[in-house]
Amino acid sequence: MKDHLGLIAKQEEDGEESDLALCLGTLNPKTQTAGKEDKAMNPNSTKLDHDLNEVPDLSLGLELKRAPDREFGKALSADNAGSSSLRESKDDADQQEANAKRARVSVRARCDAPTMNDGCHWRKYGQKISKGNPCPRAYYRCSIAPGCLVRKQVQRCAEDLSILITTYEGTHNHPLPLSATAVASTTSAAASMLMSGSSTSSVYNSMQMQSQFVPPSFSMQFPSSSSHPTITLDLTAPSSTSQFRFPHSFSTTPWNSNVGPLQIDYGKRSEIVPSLSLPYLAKLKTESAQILPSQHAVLTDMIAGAITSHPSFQSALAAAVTSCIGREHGAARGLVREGLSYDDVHVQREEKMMKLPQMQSVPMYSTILNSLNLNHNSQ
DNA sequence: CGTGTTTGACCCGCGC
DNA sequence: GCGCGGGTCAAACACG
Repeated sequence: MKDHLGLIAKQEEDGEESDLALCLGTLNPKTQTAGKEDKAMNPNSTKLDHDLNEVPDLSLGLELKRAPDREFGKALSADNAGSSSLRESKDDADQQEANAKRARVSVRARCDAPTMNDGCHWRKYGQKISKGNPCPRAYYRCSIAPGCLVRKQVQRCAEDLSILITTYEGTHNHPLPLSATAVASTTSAAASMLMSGSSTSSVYNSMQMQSQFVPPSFSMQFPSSSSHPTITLDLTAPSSTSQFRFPHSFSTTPWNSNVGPLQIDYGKRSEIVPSLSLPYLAKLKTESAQILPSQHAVLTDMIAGAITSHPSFQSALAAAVTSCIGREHGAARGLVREGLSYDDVHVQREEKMMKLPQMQSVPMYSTILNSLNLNHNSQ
């Protein structure tokens, strides 16, 4: 792990405090040792750091959790069908399960292979020719754990056969290989975002308020009649709806390339969040390693502005790919299985976060915290 | 022989 | 109520 940007933010919304953790970094399988060091320091984390060889090169992600900490445990219990004792009520759990079932996360990506390799193990259980698309739609369910309800649909785009549309539904109720945590945390958090819901008008207004982050051709779409709220992450080529250009010229390459829009589909309405998509953040991370310290402030102000101005983007960031945060989630689940209380788990989680020196060394980190007036947890 | 895929039948929700 | 289409089931089949 060469460089890493970590961010723990506290924010208050509608009188409710929540934590926001952002993590941008590079994970190289050959140089990645943090997990192994953790293992040496904390034997309890052994099962959580497996499959290090499958660590992707790029890690980018975010976790959003509600305070106080018992809510963290509650969220985990809802995420884990096997820990029913931690549920506050069966109705709540049923409701969350139903929500998780209905919310969908769709990923559009150029891919020659029949399916995207998302690190998970899938068993195909059906195939259909759907109306309006000559390409068959394949149905898969997660085969890692027998009781896992997560499913995905894979279908080629009718307009462009090189584009593969993968739709995920549900939340895994079992530990995942590290290579699978990125997509899993994305779908899980995005589903949570959908079920929490955000007003289209408020999103639009907040983007207008922060015009620095609004591209010239921001557009809204209301095309869907789907009964399933769906968030679509477009990882394909440059989009006509997204012509965002980085406002300063320290970057050596155009910042409007490969910026796919993030489309949030609430069924009857949808919105597009184009300015800071996953590939954009990945690019941002890559180029941040090349910029001068004096340029950090500009970059971090931009990130801070985006985070604070855009309620949906906060959640979308929460859905961003993260092996770092995903590992923390996995750690918590594993420790709970080993009989530790959620308070113990949270303490160990905080300790692990503080042991990541790279989380404290990047100048952008403190700058972002200052910009956001946020609480710095890793010191 | 165990595991995964294929494929026709079936179920169910939705719109008319 | 009926038809349509999406989604799932399960028996047959393929493969290592």
